[in-house]
Amino acid sequence: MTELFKALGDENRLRLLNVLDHKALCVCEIEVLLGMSQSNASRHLSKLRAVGILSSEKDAQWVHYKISDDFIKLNRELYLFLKEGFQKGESFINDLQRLEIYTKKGLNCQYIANDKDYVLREIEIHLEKEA
Amino acid sequence: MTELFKALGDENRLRLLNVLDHKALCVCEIEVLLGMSQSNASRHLSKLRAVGILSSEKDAQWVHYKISDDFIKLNRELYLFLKEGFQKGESFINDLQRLEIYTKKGLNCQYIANDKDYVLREIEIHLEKEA
DNA sequence: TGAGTACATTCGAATATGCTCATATACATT
DNA sequence: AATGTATATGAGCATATTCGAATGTACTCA
Repeated sequence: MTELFKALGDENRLRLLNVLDHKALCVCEIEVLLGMSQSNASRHLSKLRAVGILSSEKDAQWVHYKISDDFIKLNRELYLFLKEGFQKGESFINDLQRLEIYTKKGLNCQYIANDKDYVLREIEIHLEKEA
Repeated sequence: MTELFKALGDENRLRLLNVLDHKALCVCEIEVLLGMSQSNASRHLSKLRAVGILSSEKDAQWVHYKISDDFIKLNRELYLFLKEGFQKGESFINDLQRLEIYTKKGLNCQYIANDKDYVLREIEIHLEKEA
């Protein structure tokens, strides 16, 4: 249990979980959506996987991460607590907003591979319009 | 939420919570029951109080710590998860065993003040008999 | 086969954490 | 008032954590 809490005691990892709870994502998508460096995103995802919170699946050169089914089954209350907490944090809400724009515009790994900055701009433009 | 998880991501602090979930205790009792140094026990209790998990009450020269009612009310799922986890960990079970002996023998802060080693021996003797 | 891409890992620096020993504070008792 | 006791806190050390930069690895595609 200690290891689980240690893994959860980090703002960046909680942000990862928040978005992954809505959609399985690969590292490059996390990078863009949360504004994290590639190595940092990878590191945090690894840690969450190591303690069993995430599972991953390889698809060509991409690795898709998602919240592990076992984790949800075995830690129901904790999972519910997390979901509740995500609804209250400002940064969590902002991250989900970016994810929603990303999804609605039909963006994906291919777009990021082609032109990462284009994807970033698309999201920012949409956010500015809403403000 | 991050701060809460950080506070929970430590074996010693989880052990504190486990025993405090059964009985409010003062620092010297924690010291004896969990075999921690005084300063270390005090520090961990402080940290748990700082994030709102524990509350404390002064009674003469003693300070009694207990799990905060607000914490339980506001973090129901997390609290349930903790209780569930406590039942599975070996060290948690051992700690509760010591607490049970301590309580059943009618020991308290006064006994510890008079002769801390006597209290420790009382507990150890009882444990050996059971083994 | 060689270049490019996505992800993982290593290294080093900065910071944070946990612990012990020693000391301070606050209250009790004589 | 003086002494003793329970708890809190400060200093210092060892270890752990986090991060960016650089490098390694596994895969794809021309």
